[in-house]
Amino acid sequence: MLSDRTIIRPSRSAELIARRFADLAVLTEREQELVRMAASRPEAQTTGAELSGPSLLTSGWACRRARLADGSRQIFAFLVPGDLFDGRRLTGRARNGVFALTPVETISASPLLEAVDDVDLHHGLADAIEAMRTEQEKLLLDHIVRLGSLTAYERLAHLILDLRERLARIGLADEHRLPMPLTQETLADALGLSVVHVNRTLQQLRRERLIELRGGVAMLPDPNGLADLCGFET
Amino acid sequence: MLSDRTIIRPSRSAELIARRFADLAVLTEREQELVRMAASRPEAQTTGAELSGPSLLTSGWACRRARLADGSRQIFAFLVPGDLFDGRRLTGRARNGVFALTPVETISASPLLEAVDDVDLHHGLADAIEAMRTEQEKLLLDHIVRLGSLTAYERLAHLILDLRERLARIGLADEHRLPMPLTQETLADALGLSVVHVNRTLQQLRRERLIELRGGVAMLPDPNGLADLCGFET
DNA sequence: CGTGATCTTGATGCTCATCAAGGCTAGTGG
DNA sequence: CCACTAGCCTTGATGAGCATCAAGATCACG
Repeated sequence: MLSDRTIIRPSRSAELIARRFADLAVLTEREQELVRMAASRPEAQTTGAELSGPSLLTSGWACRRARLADGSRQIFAFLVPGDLFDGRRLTGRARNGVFALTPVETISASPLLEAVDDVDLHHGLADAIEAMRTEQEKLLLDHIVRLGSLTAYERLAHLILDLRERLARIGLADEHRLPMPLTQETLADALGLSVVHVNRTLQQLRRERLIELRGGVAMLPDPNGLADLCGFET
Repeated sequence: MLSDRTIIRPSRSAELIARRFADLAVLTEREQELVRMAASRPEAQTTGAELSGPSLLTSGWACRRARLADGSRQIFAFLVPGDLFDGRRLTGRARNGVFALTPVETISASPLLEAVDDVDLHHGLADAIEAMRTEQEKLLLDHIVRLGSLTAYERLAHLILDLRERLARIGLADEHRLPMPLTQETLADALGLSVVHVNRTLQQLRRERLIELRGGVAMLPDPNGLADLCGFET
């Protein structure tokens, strides 16, 4: 008999992915079946792996990032379970890619993408994938707002609320609590700040009882206060 | 007899748009015909107009931007002739939209977008539109790099080279020369800087003979120097 | 010829980067 | 079991980059 792990893990992925798709569009029975099939056998990768895709992340965190000529790194977006990515088509230059920030599991999205434009029956699937792309563009715009218009203090608050919202939709966060596996260096690379300044800014947020960090989990005692201070809109 | 203006303007738009599509994908005769038809009668709008779309810009400049709660403005991207936009579907919040920075002319993109998914024959058109979307995502990523990883000096150089490249592809710029109708305030809103600092930084670029601005035209005596200073890759 | 938009300049100080060093924790090998 | 190492977090000192405020200059246009 197979171990619990082999049986339960894949089905959890499948459930998460199914919920994600249901959240984005109305799927037919047949489409739901396709999604579950695709999600049944995730592939594991370790922290630091370069992910290729097109795939769906089913567990762990990753990011889209560029490495710049001077050796620095700019993170464009964080990827959490349920997110679609394509490390190859990652637009433009060579030095861009998708990077695993924790151990991750992925499934190939090819079957789903092909189902969309081969047959013309899978409107729900097509809608869901279109909705994912639209949402990822919105996330890029939000990130531009953070970098272009917010202070360090506001950037951190805004990013954390952004992540909380996305994680809550797939059942991995609630109003006051979210996983936070990102190092301060990673936050710095995303937010266009130095590590030192991220550290000090986080301390300020803690002092003001807006966020607590312990063991890879962030607690938000006052999410509305956080949202007000950075102009975050749900 | 109709005036020169009525006859020539539309055909110029059509030609520019046709060139733009040809640059992005290989089109059949029939597809080229569709594009020319769509581009034959542009609609004019004045500076400051809110553009709805889905449309193609055929002349003038526009931008995608958000208005923030505190009254400030963040520009996400500049749109130049040949660019596709959709002011309605502009992802997320209400306060986002497409804004005409100069007098503009647009054509509706609906006929082309519908041709793509109604019939399944127009692979070239579908490819071209997909390529436009991919390119616009690349432009957003480049903008994130500017805001997150570059100094004011580098941001300006990088943005100008970015615009030059895009304008050159549609025949509106060459290596040493591009139209530059943007005010310093507009540049500031795009680059996350104050107007005052944009002004001083432009002066520095002028002092170092990297850029000259006169009458809405930018001259770049040393494009390679500019590219080196900001890590711009063609 | 006046009026509003745009560009320019100077003065001042806050935000944030940088440099340098020390501490904490978890994992590793002797 | 303990020294050792490698990440990661933290702290202090210093200064650069850029914002802000205020005012004047220039330009475009009716």
